[in-house]
Amino acid sequence: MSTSSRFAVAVHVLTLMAWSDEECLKSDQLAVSVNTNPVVIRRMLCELAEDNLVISQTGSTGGSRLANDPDRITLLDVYRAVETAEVFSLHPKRPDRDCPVGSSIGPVLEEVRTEIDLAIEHVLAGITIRDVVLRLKPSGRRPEVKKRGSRDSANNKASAVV
Amino acid sequence: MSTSSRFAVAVHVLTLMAWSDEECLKSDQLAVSVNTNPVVIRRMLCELAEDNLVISQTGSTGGSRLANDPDRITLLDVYRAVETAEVFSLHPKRPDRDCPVGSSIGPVLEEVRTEIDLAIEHVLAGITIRDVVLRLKPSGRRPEVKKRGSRDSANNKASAVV
DNA sequence: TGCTATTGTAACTAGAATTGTTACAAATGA
DNA sequence: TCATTTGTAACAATTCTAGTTACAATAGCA
Repeated sequence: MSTSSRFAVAVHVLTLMAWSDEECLKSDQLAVSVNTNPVVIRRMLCELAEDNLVISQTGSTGGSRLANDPDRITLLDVYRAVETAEVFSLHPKRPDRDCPVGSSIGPVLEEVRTEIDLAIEHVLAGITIRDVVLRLKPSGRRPEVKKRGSRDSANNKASAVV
Repeated sequence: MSTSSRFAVAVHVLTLMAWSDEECLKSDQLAVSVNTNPVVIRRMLCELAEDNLVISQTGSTGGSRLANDPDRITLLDVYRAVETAEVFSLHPKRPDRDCPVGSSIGPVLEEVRTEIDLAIEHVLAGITIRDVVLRLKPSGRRPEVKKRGSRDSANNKASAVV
């Protein structure tokens, strides 16, 4: 994958959608939970939409929702939708072609990378968004999705009561 | 791992040592094969030395060599010696603690990360530096380790003839 | 028909990480 | 003593990530 948090944020967002009772969640609501900027969320939602994991709608009553049942979305789907970097990189500059090791280490490293990729994919394919929801620790608090700026007891017609 | 090429370079360097007949290889020779700067190599060799994978010596006849047989050094050893980044990162800013999902998604993601780590480690533990050497395509050329600036037919008393 | 809220997206900034480079003290053997 | 090499600090160049602002397009609603 990479050192970025794109995968983690995507899982977070999809888990929120699976967990919430609301039909659509606004990028603003998702951003509050993730603790980031709504544009960062919207950028990610566009990538998830391209892979048909979420459906977004513009307009005053718009927002985003899962495109499938949570138990039909695996973390491998998420991984493929948002992760661009390889598990590890080869050296940016080509090794010395006149060195027997330098000239043929590349394909060997790529074989290793493929083996790692397969192992990762096997793990991720076995975990669904539904699984993630079930693994969440039950909270003693009344579940809700806050709107930016709203507090617990404030008027909160956007809260998602499960 | 990360998006860096540290792991790939480390494997390259250790493979060169295992493959070469020379007692010690200079950072300069290694740098030529990797196609990078000798200081980059030396920095990496220091990390490998800390984990007892290589032994380096200063001085005019110095250089670095493997600390063990190539079949006793696994890619997992290399991975642990040079790789610092996690497989994937959580979001840099803590999620909203007042959101049931935000407050408990972290440990779930860490569980996933642990599962991935175990899968990667299983793959890497099964591959030794010796295996990497054996996977190299046999070169029709006479094996050598070039010195910086030297060409094939030039005087090359530093070449490693296997 | 306008009004309002929301998405999609471009453009830019700030900060961090990676790699490359120069420089030099310390070590080692000849 | 001298040449060579490592170890290491300091810094530059480049790239990547995340954050931010801005705004056109969209869609529901009074």
